[in-house]
Amino acid sequence: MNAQSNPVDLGVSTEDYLKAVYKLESGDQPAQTTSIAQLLRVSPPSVTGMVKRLADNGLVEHELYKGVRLTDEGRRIALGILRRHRIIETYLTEKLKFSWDTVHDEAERLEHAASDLLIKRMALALGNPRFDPHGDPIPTETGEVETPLTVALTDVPAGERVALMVVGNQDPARLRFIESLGLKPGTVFDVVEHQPFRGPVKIWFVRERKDEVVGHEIALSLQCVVLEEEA
Amino acid sequence: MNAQSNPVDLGVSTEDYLKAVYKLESGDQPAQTTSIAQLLRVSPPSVTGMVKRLADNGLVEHELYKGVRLTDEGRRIALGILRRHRIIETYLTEKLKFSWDTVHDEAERLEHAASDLLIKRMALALGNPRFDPHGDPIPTETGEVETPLTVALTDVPAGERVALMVVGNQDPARLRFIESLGLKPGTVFDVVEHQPFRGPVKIWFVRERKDEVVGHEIALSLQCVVLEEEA
DNA sequence: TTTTAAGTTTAGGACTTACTAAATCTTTGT
DNA sequence: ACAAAGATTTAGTAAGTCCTAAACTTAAAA
Repeated sequence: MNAQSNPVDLGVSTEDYLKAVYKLESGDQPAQTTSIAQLLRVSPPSVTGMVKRLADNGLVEHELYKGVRLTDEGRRIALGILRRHRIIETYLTEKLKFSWDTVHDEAERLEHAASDLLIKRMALALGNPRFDPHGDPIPTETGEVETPLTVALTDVPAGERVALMVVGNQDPARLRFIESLGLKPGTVFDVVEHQPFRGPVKIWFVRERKDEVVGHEIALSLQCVVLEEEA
Repeated sequence: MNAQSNPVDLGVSTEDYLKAVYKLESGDQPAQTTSIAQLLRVSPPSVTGMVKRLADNGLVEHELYKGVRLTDEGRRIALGILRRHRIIETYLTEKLKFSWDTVHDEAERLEHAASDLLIKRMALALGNPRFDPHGDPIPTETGEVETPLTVALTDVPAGERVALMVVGNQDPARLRFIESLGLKPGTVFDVVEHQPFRGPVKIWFVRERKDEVVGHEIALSLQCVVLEEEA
């Protein structure tokens, strides 16, 4: 009789808040109410109110005026939802030909309605994938998250050869733009040069043998692995 | 800017009420509040309240103390939801190996979250099926419903050969039982005998060459087509 | 240190959906 | 025709989720 099993137990909003807190609390920094409000497109007072309810239910801890962090229980649930979300995204892309940029919204709604059984079946049909189409890791059923050692493109030194792993952005317009640049998870390219003052990054596509420039803001959201150089 | 397109417009409950009214209003009989209450497992006063809201939105007409019927708009939406539901049921059974008796609950939740695009893709992947796994017709995108000329098993005269078309029951336990009898949409059998006083029906499986008895209540929910006899 | 800006919470409401108890309408048996 | 039984609606509440306006905290600037 544990809470996480079926998504109907907690309302849709509850689940969205937990997901938001999970995304925002990094390391030892708790999630701030304003950030949660922005992420969920809701007013700050609404967040305070909801967080109080979550805290009453033992899903988060709230230190007034400081921030919110997940309890173990809360984290378990958040990871469960993330797993649903990413499996659904993968399924829709692989099996139903959804485009890279439209899956997110669909998954956002389905993740609250799909049963554990459905998720299991989808995962099975996909061969239990470990990464979703954006390159993000899919948490396991037991709540483990693979953390590939990636660096933001902005932090890759010039001269390195990298593979794009994760595109940390859900906005369809941006995703389409990024794709139009020739970038998607798996793409391999060399970092040619960083312009100063938050300027663009020059890159060289190894495969296509052409170059391109990427604005600082976009580059920030592109997580890459630096490839070993050949001896 | 029409209401039916995406399910997010109206709340989940709203959609459930419309579906309930659709199922209950038969021909010229409006749906009664008590029946709606039973179907949705909700108290009669809740129905009155909700129906008032639906009426304000022009989705149903309510004659006090008499009953509820759908407006054209309401019926359009109800048919849309029914379509979603049945396509989802079919998809889950065909593509994800859901058993006949568990699809209903899953579809009940997903029908409110799936976008039109997703439904279209599922339908396409299935080859635009016209009937769901229970044998019920799937409304078209334009809201047409195929009505196969079926008769309840209780009304088939002894001696006729029939094919089971629709199992008009969602209860998993009953569905499993019905299946255990060897009955599912498509099964062909002869009606041997009706016992009087709401007694069981004796049938003969043409294919398996064995007989079976079916209780009156179950038989009531089995819709069949009488097969033409060979000349 | 005092002031101020930014971030956060409290107060007071609104809307949806549900409930119980009580009032009212309809139908039906006598 | 009338009274009881059954169905339905009204009244009064509650929980969840959201809002705006006002009050309060914290941290940074002067």
